[in-house]
Amino acid sequence: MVDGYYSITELTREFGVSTRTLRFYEDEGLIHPERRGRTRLFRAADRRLIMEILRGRRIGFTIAEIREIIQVYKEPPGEIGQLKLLMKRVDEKRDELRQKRKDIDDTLNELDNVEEACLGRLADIGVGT
Amino acid sequence: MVDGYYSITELTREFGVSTRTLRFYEDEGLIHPERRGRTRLFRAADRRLIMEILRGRRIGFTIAEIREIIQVYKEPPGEIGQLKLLMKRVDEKRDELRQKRKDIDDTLNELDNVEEACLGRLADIGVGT
DNA sequence: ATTGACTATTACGTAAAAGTCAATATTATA
DNA sequence: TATAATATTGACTTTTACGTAATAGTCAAT
Repeated sequence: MVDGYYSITELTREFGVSTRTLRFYEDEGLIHPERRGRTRLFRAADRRLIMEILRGRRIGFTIAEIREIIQVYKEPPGEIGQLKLLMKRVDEKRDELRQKRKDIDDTLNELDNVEEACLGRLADIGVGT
Repeated sequence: MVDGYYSITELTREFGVSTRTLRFYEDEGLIHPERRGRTRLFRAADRRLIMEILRGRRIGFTIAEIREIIQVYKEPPGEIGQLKLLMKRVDEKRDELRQKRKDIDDTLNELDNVEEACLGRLADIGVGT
């Protein structure tokens, strides 16, 4: 990091993504790094935004959904109908995420079983592991 | 449900997926419904498996990963190396799922903020909503 | 006899999210 | 100043997980 700016490669290394990915996010209007000539320069704010984008990606949000969330943060709707619609969508998202969390918990329990089964077999086959 | 068998359409209705999806899962070797002539007949066990597949799908597992998990349940590896490898993969999956759960929790909190902001604006604009 | 609901197979199409590659700058540093 | 490292754009390709015809067989009810 130099002069308060991150280079694209710095960020790709930090987050384990490719440059193509960050450029893709820029093309999609998710981020707007500054430029010096043609070179992209990322501020700390850009970096934080990227972290949020990747978090959204991890939990299965589409680019469109992520863009929408960012949009809401930038300028929340001013019209009542829009606001109510947004709140409805937020509620739906919440339900979806709660279901997902339950799915994850269930799967974590299953993984525990798998592991125990493995340990059992290991104990049977090769005595000392 | 007739004779202990579910038809494909019954299941698509129950789970909100298309017949194409269930046939695709069969092509991919995830399920193996019986046949009467060419028609697929699903047992309760097939139905439960489909539920697990869809759960895996909801939390972002790929078909390959789901197939692998099913495989482990059907016949867990008998060789020590394989077992250890499996346990390592299980550990990794667990970490991934824990991260995902944290991501979800964080996002749920954010959604709370969004909703509050909406309520605030609604209170400002249209007094009684 | 026909209509409607359901089923099948084969095959091409598609959207999302990048990956890959080529050709070309720019920059750093030895 | 050479030369390696890093950057850019643009175009084409890939993978995943189905969607969407097109075509046709089965069966019950009208």
